[in-house]
Amino acid sequence: MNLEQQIILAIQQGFKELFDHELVISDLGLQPTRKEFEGSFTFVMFPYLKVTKMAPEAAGNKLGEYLVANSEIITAYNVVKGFLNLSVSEKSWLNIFHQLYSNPNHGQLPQNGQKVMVEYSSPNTNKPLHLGHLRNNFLGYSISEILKANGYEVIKANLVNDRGIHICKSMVAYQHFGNGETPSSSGLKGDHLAGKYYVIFDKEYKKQISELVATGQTEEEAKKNAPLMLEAQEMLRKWEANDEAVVSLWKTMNTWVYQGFDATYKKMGVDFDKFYYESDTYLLGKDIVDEGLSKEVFFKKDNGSTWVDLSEEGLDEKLVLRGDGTSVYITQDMGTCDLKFNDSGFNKSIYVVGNEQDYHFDVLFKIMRKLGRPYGDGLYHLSYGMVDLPTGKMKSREGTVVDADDLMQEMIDTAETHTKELGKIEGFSTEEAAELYETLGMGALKYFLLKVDPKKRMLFNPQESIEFQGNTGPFIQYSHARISSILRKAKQIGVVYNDTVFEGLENLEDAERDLIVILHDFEKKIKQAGEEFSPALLAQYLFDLAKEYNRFYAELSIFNESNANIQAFRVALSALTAKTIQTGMKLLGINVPDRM
RNA sequence: GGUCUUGUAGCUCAAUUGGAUAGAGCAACUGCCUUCUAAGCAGUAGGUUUCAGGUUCGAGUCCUGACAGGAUCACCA
Repeated sequence: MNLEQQIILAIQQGFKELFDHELVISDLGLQPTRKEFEGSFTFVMFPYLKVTKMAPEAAGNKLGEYLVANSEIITAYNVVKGFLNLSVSEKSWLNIFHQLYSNPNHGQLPQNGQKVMVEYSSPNTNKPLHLGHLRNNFLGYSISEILKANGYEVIKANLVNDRGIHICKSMVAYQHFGNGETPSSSGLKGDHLAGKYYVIFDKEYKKQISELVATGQTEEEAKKNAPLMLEAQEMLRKWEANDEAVVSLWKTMNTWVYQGFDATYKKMGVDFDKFYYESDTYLLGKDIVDEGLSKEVFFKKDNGSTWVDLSEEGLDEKLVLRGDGTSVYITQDMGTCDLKFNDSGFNKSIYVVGNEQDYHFDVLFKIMRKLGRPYGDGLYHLSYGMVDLPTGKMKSREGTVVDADDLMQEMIDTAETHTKELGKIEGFSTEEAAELYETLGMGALKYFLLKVDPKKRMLFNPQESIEFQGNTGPFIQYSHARISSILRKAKQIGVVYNDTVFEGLENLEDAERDLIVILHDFEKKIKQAGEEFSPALLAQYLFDLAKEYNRFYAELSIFNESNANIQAFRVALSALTAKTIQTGMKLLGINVPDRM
């Protein structure tokens, strides 16, 4: 039983004896005491006016008195208005520290026997990844790791959009303007090469449109009649008919793109357990349409198209199959949904997809529930906000896209410049230095994108480069490097800090106690981050932890401390902090250096 | 136009899910390296939480309305 639960139990006991009332667990909530008041936990009396039948202040005093008298843990209390602030004995905090310190699995909750599939990344194979994909990938990876820490078995899935008209556009442009260019002939990364021809298609297509408009066609007609577009559509038909030449080109270009993606994913530090390809899944879902019709969840209109009526659920009617029997987006999504379940038997299936598809997933999930899928309630859309530039939304056609590869390299370069300016690479080999720059640059980037609540859209200003000071990845990494330095020195001078040395301690400095308090919150935060699908909560926590440690570091000396027990305790406290930072940062996909 | 969503310090973001005097970082200013890494620490300044009502012991948070941004509403993906 943890500290809060013990206190809650004592409070329940108190309510029973003082007010003859059985408090329900869900009624209770201890909150951390605000800094300006004495105490560690605060119990709010206001909600219990009717139960106590006295003024909140008086009831608070009565309860506080009771707790001090009857609980080993509570040593003092004070009441401000209706807020009962409780002080916890230093011995209790030392016990807590002892528990945390001796737990080798601190930060890993017990297995819960549940499986969760997390789909993220899901790129199109016609262009390279950009800033928006970075947020998606970092989020998807991090939430997967956080769910593992919460005891789930996690399957990371990537649904690759490798077919469709947009892929054909790149292919058509390549046929016309490619001159046999390959990644090796041009030195271009495969995904960038495909992207190049996607842009060329758009440019040439626009040219053709204006030529047609000049001959008297309307803009709309021109868009339909432009030869390049007709070619792309024809190519899509051929692809679906399994035309040998088209499929061969498609395979070649996709292979290039995957080689490019592999490199990008490696740099990002993300990985996947399972790949799905739309070229395999795009015909799925038609059997579900039949099923829906027979269950009378779907209905046919006169022209033969199939619909679902979601007006009872507050939505509209929605098309699920075209009149000519061909699929729409949601048809294959229904099919893929079942496919994922059949493959994995998941309890939860999470889609890390931008909030522009909120409506789509709302519809999809409601349909699957209407069809009576047993996993229906486990479907969740982890909807994240767009990353905006100061100029507004990123638009590939206007060239305002921030490329993922470029940005990552820039961050690493900036880390190098910054580190050299500070003169902090003495004693590093070339390889070690390169590794450090990458750790710092990627840490800064990941932390920057993960510290914001995923649901909210966020701003990225390429002019003002990402910071390395304050609420940043490198600040937390720096705190870890500092501690590592202390641990090295402790080892060197032979400080023994196993968990028996400091058992005799009685008094805690404020900075020591505050550090234990925040270390104690770690698993609570992991749990919360998992429940709310929000790495941001963990990021915020790690910043607070690092800040708290730095205060401890500045206020108290370790190696000038003459009392050997206290010294050992402080080293152990530092070691636990370092371990917590390392574990926590790993859940964000961020590495921490031992020196920087 | 319908639906959804956001609006907090000059800027970027928090606020324990309805709790105390709304907090951090950046930028600005003031201190602190002869002490374990100054990518740090301590401090000053910065707010009518877009606006107007309402609900109650108590509202940045919930409800209604206005204003302003964003997304979405295709037999597109």
